[in-house]
Amino acid sequence: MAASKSKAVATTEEPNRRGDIVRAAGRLFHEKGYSATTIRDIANAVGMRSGSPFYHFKTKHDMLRAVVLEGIDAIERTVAQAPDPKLPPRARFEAMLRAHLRQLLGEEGRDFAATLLHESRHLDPEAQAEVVALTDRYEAMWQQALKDLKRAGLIADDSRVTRLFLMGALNWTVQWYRPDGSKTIDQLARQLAAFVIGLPQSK
Amino acid sequence: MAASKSKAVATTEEPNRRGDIVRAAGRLFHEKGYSATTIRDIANAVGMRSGSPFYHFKTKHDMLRAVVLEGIDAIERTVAQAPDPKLPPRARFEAMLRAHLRQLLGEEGRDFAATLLHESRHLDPEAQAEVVALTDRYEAMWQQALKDLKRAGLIADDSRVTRLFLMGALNWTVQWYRPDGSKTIDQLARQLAAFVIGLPQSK
DNA sequence: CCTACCGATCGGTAGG
DNA sequence: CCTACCGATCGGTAGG
Repeated sequence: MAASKSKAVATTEEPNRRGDIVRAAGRLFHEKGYSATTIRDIANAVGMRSGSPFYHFKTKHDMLRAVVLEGIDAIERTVAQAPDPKLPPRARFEAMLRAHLRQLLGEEGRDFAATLLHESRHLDPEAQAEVVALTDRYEAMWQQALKDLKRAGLIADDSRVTRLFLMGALNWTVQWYRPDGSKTIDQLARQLAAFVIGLPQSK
Repeated sequence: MAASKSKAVATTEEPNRRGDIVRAAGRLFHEKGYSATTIRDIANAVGMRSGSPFYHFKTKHDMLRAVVLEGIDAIERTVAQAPDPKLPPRARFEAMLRAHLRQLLGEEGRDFAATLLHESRHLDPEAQAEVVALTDRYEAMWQQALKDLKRAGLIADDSRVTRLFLMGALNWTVQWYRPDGSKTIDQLARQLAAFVIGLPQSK
């Protein structure tokens, strides 16, 4: 076990210019949109000259692809491991809501997630098909969660349309949530669970 | 009452090039986004040369402003007159859902509505403030509708966050609804009412 | 990863 | 509303 280059020791110091570019691109695509973001914006944000990002990515389109795939990957990973199987259905569902909202609204993932939601249409057909396949797999997890809720008698309908209404309520938060607002992300998750399920008999 | 120029007779024949431009711009802004749409795209779509749209609009930005304002105007007008005061709360609510969804997904209004929802950020601060003011007025109608539902004992919570979840479920339909799909717009409205209120005691 | 650059395209305008 | 055009900017590349 040599000490040098050990990943656990100093991964912070290793420069990762490709990662820097993806992060900067994500932020800019989120803020200004893909088409309105220039290579020069991105290069500038990471302290490069305008031609240098092309050393890491063949095209601007490839940068978008990297951002979008990171977005769907991150959210699927997070939500998949969120619900504890030992918990009752309602608590499991709320844990999934919390995980999704944290990824969507938290500092770490929001630029990737927002780019995924709003800029994917600028991908070429091949990359779009890739994204659709991953999204389908992700949303199947939610379909299953609704099925569990219905089996537990907590909701009346677990159809595809219901899932899409739920995804809308979730994903629309990107448009209005402000980190400095009065609600925490966890409060939002609890309110959304109540919106979908209804209060647990009280009131 | 002279017959010539009567509005009721031949409004179809009167050329309205400005309106043509707004409609074409709306369609293109919806399809490709504001930044990716060029003046040449728009001119082409209405059979003009690239310089001619500027005879009707000072800037590309002004075209976006016209499209977005048409979007919010149309939806506010439609939804405001949708609910019959003599109907019970649930039916009134469902009528509003139907009106909103028709505007959002129907052929006539969807390009304006989608541009309103997704391209408003490309407006300058002044125009954005204008849009926010109109949107606030529009959403106040929904806040009132939720208040009525709560008073009737049909929902548990009529807070601002609940309204935003509802707007999310509504507006997200733009992302997935296909006119050639298996659901009609009116069926969607009924399902969304059931999602928000719950079934009326049966099942 | 920088320097220096290219061809294409963009929003917009003058003059009719 | 067209013709003819402008300066600016864009994504991308060759050569180091």
